[in-house]
Amino acid sequence: MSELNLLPKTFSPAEAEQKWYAYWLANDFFAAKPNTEKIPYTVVIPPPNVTGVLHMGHMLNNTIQDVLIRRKRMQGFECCWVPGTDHASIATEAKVVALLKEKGIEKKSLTREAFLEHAWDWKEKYGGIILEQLKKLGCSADWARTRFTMEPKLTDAVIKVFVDLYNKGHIYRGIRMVNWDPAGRTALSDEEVLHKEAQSKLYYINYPLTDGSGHITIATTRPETIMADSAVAVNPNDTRYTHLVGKKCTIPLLGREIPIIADSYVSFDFGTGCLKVTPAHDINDYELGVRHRLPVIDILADDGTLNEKAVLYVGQDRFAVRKQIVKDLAAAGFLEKEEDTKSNLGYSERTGAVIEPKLSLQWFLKMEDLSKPALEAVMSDEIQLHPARFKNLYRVWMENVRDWCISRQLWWGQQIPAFYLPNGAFVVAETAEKALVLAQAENPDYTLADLKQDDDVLDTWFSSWLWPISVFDGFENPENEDIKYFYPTDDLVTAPEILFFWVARMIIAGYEYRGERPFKNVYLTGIVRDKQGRKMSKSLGNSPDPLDLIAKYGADGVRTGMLFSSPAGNDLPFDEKLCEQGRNFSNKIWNAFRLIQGWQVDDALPAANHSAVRWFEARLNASLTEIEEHFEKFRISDALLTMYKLIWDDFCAWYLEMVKPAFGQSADSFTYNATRDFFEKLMLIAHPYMPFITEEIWQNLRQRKDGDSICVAARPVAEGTQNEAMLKQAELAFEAVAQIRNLRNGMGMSPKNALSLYIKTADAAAWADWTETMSKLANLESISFAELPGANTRSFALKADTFFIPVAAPAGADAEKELAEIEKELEYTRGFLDSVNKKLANEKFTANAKPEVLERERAKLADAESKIKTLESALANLKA
RNA sequence: GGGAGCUUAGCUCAGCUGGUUCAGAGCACCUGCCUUACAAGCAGGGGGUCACUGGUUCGAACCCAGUAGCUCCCACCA
Repeated sequence: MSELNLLPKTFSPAEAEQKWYAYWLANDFFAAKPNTEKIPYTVVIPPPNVTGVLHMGHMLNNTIQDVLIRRKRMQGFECCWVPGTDHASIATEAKVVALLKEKGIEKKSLTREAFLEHAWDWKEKYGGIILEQLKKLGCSADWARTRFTMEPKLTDAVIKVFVDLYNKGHIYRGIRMVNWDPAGRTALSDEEVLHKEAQSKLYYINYPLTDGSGHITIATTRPETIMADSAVAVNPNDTRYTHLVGKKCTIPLLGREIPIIADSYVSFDFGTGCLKVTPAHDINDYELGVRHRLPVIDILADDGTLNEKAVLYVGQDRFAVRKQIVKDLAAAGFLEKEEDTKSNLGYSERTGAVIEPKLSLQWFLKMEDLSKPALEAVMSDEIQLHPARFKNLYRVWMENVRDWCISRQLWWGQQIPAFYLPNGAFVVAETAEKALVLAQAENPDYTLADLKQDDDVLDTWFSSWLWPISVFDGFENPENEDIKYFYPTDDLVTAPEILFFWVARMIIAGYEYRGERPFKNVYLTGIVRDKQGRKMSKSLGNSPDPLDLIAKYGADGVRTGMLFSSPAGNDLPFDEKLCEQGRNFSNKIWNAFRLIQGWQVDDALPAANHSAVRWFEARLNASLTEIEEHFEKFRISDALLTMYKLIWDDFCAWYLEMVKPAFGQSADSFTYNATRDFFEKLMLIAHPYMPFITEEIWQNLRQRKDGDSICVAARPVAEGTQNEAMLKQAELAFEAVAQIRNLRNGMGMSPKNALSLYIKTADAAAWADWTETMSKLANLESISFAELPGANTRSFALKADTFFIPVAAPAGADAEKELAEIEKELEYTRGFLDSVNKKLANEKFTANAKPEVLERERAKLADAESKIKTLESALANLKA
């Protein structure tokens, strides 16, 4: 018992975490190298924003990855988990711009080079914090492989791919209506725009007819854009307005004349049925303008203020102008009325600014051909999504995919390798030198000084879509050992929000550049929400700091807490209670360890209770089989819960109670060794979820050599025949124990009071194995296989067997209560018997039901009959 | 406007091809216990018309139809 006292009553994780993580790194357990003796298992991290800090979403996502990786590593795979970060151009640039502004520096005042210098400084200072945080969580990534999407090699890959796609004719440059973010001052792809319904006002504005015959009333939510109007349009079949088509009207306040045209796009029933056409600031109007050859008047500057083309309100912000122009229109008598309406507004995913549809010259990637193999791969399950319901979503998106706007008007990112010539033409090449060669084909006199590189950078996702290939240098050196061995990767764990941003595009790139899928499985996590169901976010301030949680509950506690209830694809309603439960679980394991460590072993003692050992062996194998099945189906939470119950209920609550020596006594060596082996196996099974405590215990369970670690120990395999009959009999024995305990409880009798048990059964042999256990757990002084009816006897039934305990019958109110309970049960059981009888008397049932179903029904019948007899005699005893 | 999914205990979810003794788990709840591994614990217990309405079937939480509510995705009616 001496050692027991040395171990604290609770597990303190902080020290173990620090100690073992350092040990793992020192021993290079996470390093992966091509190894033909082993099968590779590869995961690439969804690279977090380089300037980001760990949030709950990362915690969930990376815990899952680590669980997958650690399990495979223990199964003998060559595991490679590639970590890294993403340069996140808009988000990072916005942060740097804001930071500079605080210092009084405007981005505009800086050259590109000077700005980038600031950005890199900042990246060096704050970048990668998040990776350090992942280490605290226990993540077993191969840190030597850490990549950054803007590091030179990955940038080379991006440039190479751009040039290649351009040369293949997939990339083009053109004027298109794009989503303009006036805060970020850049174009965005359709995927970066979030649509939200917003309350707005619909303004009815009168445009005077030039012939003086009155006015035409249009309805708009955007009165500030009237200065950009090119026409007023009505539906050609709208008889209210046919007489006006071909006439002209003037824009209020501005006085410019515009034509009244007819187009079937205009609907009769919205507003007045008259539409103001603003080709520069609305995609529909743009198309309408193209059809009718209307002029495009772009009145918005890049920052969302009105430019000189607006003539009025120049230099003011679009929203300020909206307010003012409504006042001015009203004052001048042009405003007919205004009414409330709802409209869908686009917001920038990154800056939150209201998106402005804006015509601009951008670079696009044609998606139609490229996306086909990627669609096919998922539809045919060559790449599996988990849960599979996301397949539908994926299909719809891929079938309707539009060209990808890949240019961004930013500096932080990969600059587009297009070089403009003095004559306005351009060439695309990886470097200025190569571009010059191309340019000189046109005019041999060109020099480098004549080339001007495109100012724009590429969309961040244009680098991250190459991630599974670029992290293994698959572009620069497509035949290198790493990529040949580790690619395609196996599992990708990510959030459904970026299924299109990222996952679909990686699949596209995978087929285009490797002719192969980039990964086999995509596990989609849910969103971590707070108790009220709100998404956890920094702005709401409802997200706990993950590092605080780790400090409070231990990394193991937080990891298990996050996974207790997060099936794939489901949101996780986070509650700190979950982490508490995780910590309690660690503590439970710790105390089982304390118990076993404290045993004195006496080799001279005969082996006690073989049946307990045999039972737990069967139980462990059954659970392990179940756990591995869950893993195969990516049911990470279910696997955890099965393990939790195996350890807590089966091992601690039942098994250890069965085998633990009485106070002051020693354990026999058979039991001790079996128990220690079981415990070791349990630690191996639990390790992927709880790396730290399992290592701590594993190291102390027996002598280990320096350099040994549970990380690289073999994961147990379910073995031996699963003895169903024994497991069933054990369940019955446990149930009998519970019944006896309940009986004691009900009588207010102390557990220390030993009782006698009589069992009436047709199969005493089946119970013989369990008498020792039952005696110990239910404190029985004797067990007899006999019937003991009569007064002062209590009884209960399990299946076809009846159990009797000679104790005084309850009196008074207790007797009444028990009587009522028995009668209720009797009534129910009789009804149940009736229904089974009816079922069995039904010819259609006996003819159609499968034999095993029939057999089960017959067994129910026999059991119910026996139970009724027991209840009847119990009732008779009580009444006697 | 189009599409997908969901609705099972107070909460979060399981429930595989319809058929084990009234439908399961974890948490929460109630009762009794500081019993030398663990009160971050132990023992026991209560709790559900499987959203609603019909249908198919010997048999439905599960299959079909409809209804209601919720969620998400996509979509350029100003």
